[in-house]
Amino acid sequence: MSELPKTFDPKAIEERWYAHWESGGLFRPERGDAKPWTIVMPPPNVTGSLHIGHALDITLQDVLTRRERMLGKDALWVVGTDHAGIATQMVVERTIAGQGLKRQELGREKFLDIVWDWKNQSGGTITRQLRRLGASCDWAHERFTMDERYQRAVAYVFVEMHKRGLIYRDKRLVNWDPRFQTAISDLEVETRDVQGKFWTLSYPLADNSGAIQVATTRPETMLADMAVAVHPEDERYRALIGKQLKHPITGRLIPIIADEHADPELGSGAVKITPGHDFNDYEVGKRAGFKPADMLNMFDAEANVVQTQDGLIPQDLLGLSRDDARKAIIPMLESEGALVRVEDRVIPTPFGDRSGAVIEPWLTDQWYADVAKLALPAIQAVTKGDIRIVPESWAKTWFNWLENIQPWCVSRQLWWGHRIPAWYAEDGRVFVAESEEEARKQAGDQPLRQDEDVLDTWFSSALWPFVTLGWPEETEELKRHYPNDVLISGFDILFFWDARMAMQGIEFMGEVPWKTLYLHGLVRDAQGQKMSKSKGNTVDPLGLIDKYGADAMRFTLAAMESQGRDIKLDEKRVEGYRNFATKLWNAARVLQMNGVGASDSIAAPAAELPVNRWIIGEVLETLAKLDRAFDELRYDEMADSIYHFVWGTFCDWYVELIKGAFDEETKAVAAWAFDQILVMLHPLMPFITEELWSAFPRPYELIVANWPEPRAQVDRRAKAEIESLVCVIAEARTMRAELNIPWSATLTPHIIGNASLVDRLGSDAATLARMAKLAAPMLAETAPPNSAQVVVNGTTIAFPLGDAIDLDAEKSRLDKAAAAAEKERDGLAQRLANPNFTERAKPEAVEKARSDHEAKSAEAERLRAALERLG
RNA sequence: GGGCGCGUAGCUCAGUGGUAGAGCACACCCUUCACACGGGUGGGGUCGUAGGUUCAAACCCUACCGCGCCCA
Repeated sequence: MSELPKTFDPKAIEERWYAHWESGGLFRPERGDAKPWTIVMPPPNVTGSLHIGHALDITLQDVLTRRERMLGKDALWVVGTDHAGIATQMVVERTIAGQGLKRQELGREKFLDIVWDWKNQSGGTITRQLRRLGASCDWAHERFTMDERYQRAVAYVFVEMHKRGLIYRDKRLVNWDPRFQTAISDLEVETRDVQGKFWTLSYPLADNSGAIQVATTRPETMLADMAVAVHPEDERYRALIGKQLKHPITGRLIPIIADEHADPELGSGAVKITPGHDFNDYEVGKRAGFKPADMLNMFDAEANVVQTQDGLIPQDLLGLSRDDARKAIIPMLESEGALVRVEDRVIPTPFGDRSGAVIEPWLTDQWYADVAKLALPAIQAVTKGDIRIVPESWAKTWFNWLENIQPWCVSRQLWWGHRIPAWYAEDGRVFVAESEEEARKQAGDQPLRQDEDVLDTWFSSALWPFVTLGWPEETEELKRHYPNDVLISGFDILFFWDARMAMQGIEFMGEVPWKTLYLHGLVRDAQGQKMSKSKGNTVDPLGLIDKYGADAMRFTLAAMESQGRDIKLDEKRVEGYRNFATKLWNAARVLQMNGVGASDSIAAPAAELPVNRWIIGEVLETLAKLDRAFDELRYDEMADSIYHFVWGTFCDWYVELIKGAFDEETKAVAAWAFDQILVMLHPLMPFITEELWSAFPRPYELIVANWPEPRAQVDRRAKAEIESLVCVIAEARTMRAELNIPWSATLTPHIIGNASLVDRLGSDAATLARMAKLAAPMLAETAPPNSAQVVVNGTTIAFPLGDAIDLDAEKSRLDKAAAAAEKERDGLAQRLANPNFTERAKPEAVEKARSDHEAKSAEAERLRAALERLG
């Protein structure tokens, strides 16, 4: 065993250990008979790179997975990447644009070849980065959402849903992204407030008997106006309902209709209706009897003006963008005298979440999933407790969204993705089938053309928990690992992914995909700002790993992960936990230097010495806290309990107490306790713990070691004894610091009237000398003159200082301590004097108050007496 | 407009109805043979405001103020 270097250098060990674990198959050892435990990783975008949100997500999953593996289970953490339709196609399009190429010029096949090349080249970036975090996932079976088998499963699901009436084709308004030129789902639309204007226009009655004022935030869409709506109860307009208006620009004759959508309070109370370009107007139009196919459309796929069916749009407006059309229309309105007024107004405006383009509601044929039918079982799964949502507060959001769910537009006008398995005959009939052959069988002998579109990426990722296990084949993996045990995801994909997984899982597997859904927050910067590239406040997890090590970063994220809160990441915390790793490292060194080796037992060794019996008990208590934290998924408590045990108990006290007395028993206990630390800390800090584990000769790696089973009990007496020793040392140190007594001066504790304490402390004389610079304690009847005095558990201990004493300082010190004790004593006395308390409070509370009162009274009394003696 | 969450020490956050804790920061002391990425000691909070329930409220209830997020 070579001596450990003085400072822990994460870089030197991380890569080595990761490679060792992976090549040794240790992330998923053969454990066919063991109880299965399963989690699937949210597949990152194949062309993505690691950001701090991944780091959190992955850490939380790895922590659980590593512990379950140590518990002896067949722990499977499924890993893979997502083809990420829009994101990937965008990246590749941008790249080939650099070479002056356009996908339309290349054609579908060539373009897809390029995307696959790109995927094969750059798809490894994110998976390499996951490895740097220490993610112990099942790389041997890495998946991709466009694997051939996965594609078959997706096609099967689509066809099956179509058969079950859960998927249909429909012409209606969709959210059209004019930049990517594809439909997107409601979830991909982000509404932001934009400073805009509110225009009031005047539309003349066709019979020239007057005009009606209408208000709009988008005047350019007037080119496709089909009506003006007023509220049926609005007295001002009642007489006009049914009359025709002459559109000021197109001259189109449009009716005045009654519809409750018109808000009498807003503007003039009359609104223009453009069913082809506004979701509300679409509904109004349908109520007014317009068929979707007849609704006027004035935009092409890029949202430039095109001629409406009736051919009434003036020639010079054709081809203009939405903005330019608006600019051109305003002077036209002015010259017609149709522009009444313009006011500033904040307008909620829809944007594509990826493109940033203003979304245009557009009438198109798309495929829809009737998710309302699937939502009900997903709601019930949570109500019945088949899925436990953590933190629970998210359940309400879950219900609310699922209860109000809208049809999901699943088709995308992209090339990269799962192509929709639908074929069209020339007569317009559509055949949905898993393959062209199958479609041909249905269609008979006629030419077929496959649907050009692909599916929403989330349609395929919704199948992740079972398709990755081999579904639709009934594999052994699937049987063992579905449902998964837990899913961990950010709340930002609760609807996009989690809810859809639940719906699809229940529909196709007949069972929920996971028993627990854990949702974590976002990682923000130290000021609480959302991180974004444009703000330049992103924290690069790889940079943090380079600087502080993966263990420190993981520990930080876990320690800061408290349920229901976002994480404000402060680099100082990472630094602090790097220091913690170094502290642990050095604890190993001191043990090593004193001949402590690897422990040879899983159970706690037999021990006689109080200090050893005490530390065994402390390990047990820490383990209990840790196990509870794991059960409750309280990552902050996991980190907290192990941190305080390692630093505050093991290093600060146990190691200090046993220094200089490394007998065989102590060596055995120290070795055991340190082993327990390594095991308990391993899920959070896998690298350093594995390295230290190996620093002592072992037959197997820590990653596959057993989670602690101490088979021992806390020894109350040993605990009390060590705690009083600790208390004496702490009191003596405080007294030294407050009285400015130099460390060079050895003090002799005079124990007043407590022979058994003298005995006990006598056996710890060496410890007292080392830790508090005290001589052997002696029994005394009263405190010698010029003594500093402390009270420990009701016993006064005096330290004669002779001329060195600063009487005033000592008096004020004692007075302060006495006052504090008296204050507590009096508070308790007051409570005990209240019959309402003694009669109505819980007996334990009363009992505790009594004993606390007694202790505080005694302490105050002793301190006052000590003060008396000083004169 | 509806929903969710947050407001506790200078900062970031824990906190079970029984009289407030941690880390960092700060101050003082210590280069004591594991560790200065360290050791020791200390100061610092009327728990957002106002009511209510209770013997007892940071914790439960109500209202208000401030902040954040989601949905419409």
